[in-house]
Amino acid sequence: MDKSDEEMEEDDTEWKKSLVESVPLSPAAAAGPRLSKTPAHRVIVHFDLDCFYAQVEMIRNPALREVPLGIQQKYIIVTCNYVAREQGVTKLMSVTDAKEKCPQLVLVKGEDLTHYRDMSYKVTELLMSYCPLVERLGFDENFVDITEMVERRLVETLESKNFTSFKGHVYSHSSAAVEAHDHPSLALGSHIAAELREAIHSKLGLTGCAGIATSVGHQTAKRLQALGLVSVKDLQLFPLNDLVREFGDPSAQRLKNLANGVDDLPVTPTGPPQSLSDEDSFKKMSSTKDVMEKIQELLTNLVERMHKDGRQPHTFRLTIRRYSATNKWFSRESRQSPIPNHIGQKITSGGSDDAVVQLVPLAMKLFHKMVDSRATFHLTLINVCFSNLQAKGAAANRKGTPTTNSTASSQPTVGIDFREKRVMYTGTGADGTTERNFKVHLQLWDTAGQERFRSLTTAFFRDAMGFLLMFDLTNQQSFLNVRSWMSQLQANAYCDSPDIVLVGTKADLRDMKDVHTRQARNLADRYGIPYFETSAVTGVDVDHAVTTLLDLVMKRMEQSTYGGRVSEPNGSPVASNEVEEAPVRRRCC
DNA sequence: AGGAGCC
DNA sequence: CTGGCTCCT
Ligand SMILES: Nc1ncnc2c1ncn2[C@H]1C[C@H](O)[C@@H](COP(=O)(O)OP(=O)(O)OP(=O)(O)O)O1
Repeated sequence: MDKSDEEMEEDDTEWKKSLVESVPLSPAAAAGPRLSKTPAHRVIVHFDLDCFYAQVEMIRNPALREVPLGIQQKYIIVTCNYVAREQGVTKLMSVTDAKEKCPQLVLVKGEDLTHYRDMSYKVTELLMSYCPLVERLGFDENFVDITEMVERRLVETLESKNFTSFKGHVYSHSSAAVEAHDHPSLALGSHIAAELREAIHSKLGLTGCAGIATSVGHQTAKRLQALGLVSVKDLQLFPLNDLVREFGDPSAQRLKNLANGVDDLPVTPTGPPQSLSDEDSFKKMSSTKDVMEKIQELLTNLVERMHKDGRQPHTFRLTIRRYSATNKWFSRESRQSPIPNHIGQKITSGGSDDAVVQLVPLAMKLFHKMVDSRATFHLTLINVCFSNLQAKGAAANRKGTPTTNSTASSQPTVGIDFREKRVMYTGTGADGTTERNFKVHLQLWDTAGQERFRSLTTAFFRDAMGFLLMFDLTNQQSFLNVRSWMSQLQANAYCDSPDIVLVGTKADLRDMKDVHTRQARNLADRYGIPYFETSAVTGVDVDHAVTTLLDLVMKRMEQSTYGGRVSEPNGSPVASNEVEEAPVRRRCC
């Protein structure tokens, strides 16, 4: 927004409302963990970094701080620093316009996003080290569900009775003043938000703004921004009801969405990316030779990035944009194909040059499916993309480990009594040539409506042979977040999916395309794992799912020498005896 | 495979 | 617009 706000950055005003120190908080508010079940009590922070690419370049070269700086991609200024903005340069302005407005504008090329992407993930990871529920939006925005941090601190502040204020600026369009004692969670959240923002500043040298609300995600935040309610580097407080009042959409349908959906849209932890791509645009490319060279160049980069990521891509996609006089030149065409395993493995395990050599012909095959190279053609963009990325040590695809020719068999289908917390099971497997017995502990762990794994040791995850995730979505009050559980499983268990998903969901939720149900389906679909959906989770359903899991685990043990988890979260292989503690990022402040 | 959305 | 990413159809 306007710059006067921005320059007041360190002026983090304490809005001491006329509150007495001992204003009693309602017992309900102090109840703690129970709060997280009620959407209205969630506290969500939104971080947006200032002129992100420009900031990164100014860190790389501090001299740029003093001059008007524009980040150039081809013929546009994609963003610029505030010195440049004062001179009238805007985001996504053409280079010619910008130079006209500001002849002294210093341009830095920003077509290679590597530095921005790296810094972007540093921010997300820093936030995750405080709180695991972080959702990314683009490279420069993060949503963090800090409900748990707030609850914990609510208890502490209650004990020390020093809770009196909001931090930052309070926005409300309602005539009633927003009082801290009416919104204790939000007020506390505003302090936490300020701390996180300070952490980003002190540890990474980046400035940005933080907004906070009980409601959700980007829709609302965007609307806030559009209406000018958010200014850069402001901290805002906002009661949900006011949001609903303010943003009541003229469209009745949208309004209904607001009433029904916005309230409990979960913050969905983003986790590692679903795809990696690299692209380049140009005025004109019209020879097969040029195309091949460009593809090779792009693939060299992409394969290197993929290698660092550690996961193995199983799908390759080539996208082109053709020139067309009719302003339809926006649309792209693409072809994709599976990546043969022997190529995919080279990417992960070091033979990167070799991988590129083999991927180029594959890419060219796809290219010829789209372009008849005997005729003339005119391309303006080429994109290469890896998707369907799989971690090697994953529980769901551990079949990859060396297989023995064991003849051992198992009969896992013993009666399972689910009133028991623990069930012992004995089956037979093989280790190399030697048969031996295994004991399988089946640990049933009830989330009890919580949103995070609690009180489970890292050894539990590390040693587990398989996971069954069960969700009961028939209770509309809870907002269990499938993706959230997934990402916690990934972080703790070093695997990229559970083995089976069981979901109980009501018919009307299914019809409403309930977000949670949809997430569960997508999850199972993405990882190609068994998925059971029932109208209500009964003992029979659970029994069936667990039996399937046990069968799977036993098969897995017959097939391979099991040496514990074999990969870190980022997928790079490590010896099993090196696996120690789970990464610190699961610690919540 | 394409479209639409977000930054 | 550029150079990414996401999810839905
Ligand atoms: N079409 C696009 N729209 C918006 N941003 C884009 C686009 N293409 C690339 N970007 C990049 C450039 C930006 O640095 C980055 C983040 O965008 P955004 O948050 O809108 O602005 P910004 O962080 O550059 O400035 P500020 O938030 O200070 O106004 O995304």
